[in-house]
Amino acid sequence: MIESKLQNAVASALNNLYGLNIEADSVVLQKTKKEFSGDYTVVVFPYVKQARKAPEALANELGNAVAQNLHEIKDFNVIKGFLNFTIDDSYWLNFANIIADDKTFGLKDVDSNAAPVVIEYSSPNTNKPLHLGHIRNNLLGWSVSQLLTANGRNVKKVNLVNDRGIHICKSMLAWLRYGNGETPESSGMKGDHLVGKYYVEFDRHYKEEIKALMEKGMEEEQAKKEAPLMVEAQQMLKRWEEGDEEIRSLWKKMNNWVYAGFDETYKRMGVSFDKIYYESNTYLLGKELVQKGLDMGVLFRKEDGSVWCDLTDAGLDQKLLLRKDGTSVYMTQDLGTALLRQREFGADQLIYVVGNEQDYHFQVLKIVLERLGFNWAEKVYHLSYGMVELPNGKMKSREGTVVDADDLISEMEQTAAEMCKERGKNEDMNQEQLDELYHMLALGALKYFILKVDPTKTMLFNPAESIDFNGNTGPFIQYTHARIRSIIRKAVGEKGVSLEKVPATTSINDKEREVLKQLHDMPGVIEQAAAAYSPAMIANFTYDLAKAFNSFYQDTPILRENDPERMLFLVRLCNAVSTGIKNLMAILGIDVPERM
RNA sequence: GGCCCCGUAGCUCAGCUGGAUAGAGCAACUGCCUUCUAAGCAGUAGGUCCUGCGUUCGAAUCGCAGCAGGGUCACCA
Repeated sequence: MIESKLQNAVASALNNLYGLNIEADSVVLQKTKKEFSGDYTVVVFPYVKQARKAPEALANELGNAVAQNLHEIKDFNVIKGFLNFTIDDSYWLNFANIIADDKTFGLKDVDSNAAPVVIEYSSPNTNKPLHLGHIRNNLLGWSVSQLLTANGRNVKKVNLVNDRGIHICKSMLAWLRYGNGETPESSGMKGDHLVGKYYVEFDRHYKEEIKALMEKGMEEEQAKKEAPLMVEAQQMLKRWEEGDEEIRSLWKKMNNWVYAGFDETYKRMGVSFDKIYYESNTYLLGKELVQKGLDMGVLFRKEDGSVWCDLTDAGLDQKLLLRKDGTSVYMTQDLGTALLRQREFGADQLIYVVGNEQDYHFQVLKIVLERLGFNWAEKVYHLSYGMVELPNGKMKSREGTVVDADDLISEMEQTAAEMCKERGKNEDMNQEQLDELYHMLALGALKYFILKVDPTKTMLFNPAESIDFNGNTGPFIQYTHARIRSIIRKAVGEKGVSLEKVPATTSINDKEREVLKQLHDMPGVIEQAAAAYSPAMIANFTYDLAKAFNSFYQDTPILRENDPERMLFLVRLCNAVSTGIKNLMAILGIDVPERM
């Protein structure tokens, strides 16, 4: 590609002219700002001191030398210390020919024998349905998987279902007490929502008990511990770990309700996994590890029987790994699943897509794994993403301020349907096709809205304002794709344009060049986005591509072009853009329509 | 209180390893559909880049201090 050629040429010219020893990679090349003429800019200030030259003179000499060595350079100009190179149109045209019918442009091949990168995401608890926070997690996990795959890495997606623990016992207990045998069938409720209902129910009664105890004069702390419901839930967890059959069978029944519900939601979101782990199968391995740690002397047991890891020497606290009653905690099972996963996959990297509220947890996890003697601990990478906030703050499931995933998707589908009906462009489609389109646009809007924000940052979602379909949005890009496909259908069908035929040279104008330049950047952007684990970079780039195309489309008649060779070039340019958009949107997990 | 993250237009967000006059979208206001899909295009208006000091030829970007917001420090997950 031209960038590295330019860097090399600049570095060697600096050496020839002034004897400077500059690494080609260190030459900073930036895109020329649009108010100046040129394509790539080299800032010469960093070299003036060593070269003992005035910036402008240096830039001119450098420009001359580089232009002589690189035939791709048509021209250059100097403004202050800025050296702007203009690339010859023959380069862009040649590039257009290369990509015109390349279906996988920008994507790298995957070596399926390579050690995989195992990415865990979703990781739901089975006591309540998925909400907006989970949506961000799922969309990020899926998209980063696609992004790494696009970059040639062998990706395995895994889900760790947190199917055991005190939380599910709470739902179980509440269902036993207040459920009257209610089932998804009897109530017509989605399984995960039904179990979630009893989790809320538990909390309500639990709070009443606390209140009652406090009225009798008990301290809040103590009341929380001694409330009968809580005591019973803990007993239930103990019985579960002891394998009590009655408890286990209830647990299985309710979890299966939840799984059926989750599967439906995953399907609607368009995410899937190569392997699903259940903590009920892995926590015992975690307990073994704790025993190993005790034997090794890196963990210690307190008088009450609880097991801890002392991390004060690493500037952290002491961390509990086993309760005094012997039951395991979050960290225990995470140790076990990490080991299991490493054994099964021989992973090159272990990525965990988990919210930044757990930064501390993963810091500890890595250190404990190291101390247990696992040298692969360094392969653990916590892909830490920011919370989704509502206008009045954080979502709290117990306070009922959550945005439910299923509800949100349904609302989006309704909005999409309204938008389509308003425009009345799809009246010849049948209901099945329409529903498919509504779903595609609804998810396009939702996914783009969430993924375009830098994953590390907290983002705001306002339920009162529905997600936009205009401007910097998924549907805008989907629309751009649909318009392009429409042109191509007509070009091939009515005008008999062949996409395979190699076009002769033609001239290109500014708008066309902008589109080509944008496409030219695509492989580099995918690389950068993968390195940063940032679908947001893909989203913003795709938007720029669509915008550049629309600007070109607006004032370039394509199907009415008289010169057949030029029409062929324009159609092939369209084709390349549609492929680019399709591939980029696929990285975001967004489908693009042929019509809308 | 300790540690971590964050503060850019009325609102939601871009701005990569420091580089030219800080960009988009939404909202507001102007134009453009007998021409390939107007979910579009072109334009106007809107900024002490939280504040201060420092590093340098040059700082929204790096460092320090302060202010504001959030997270976390559970025998919850």
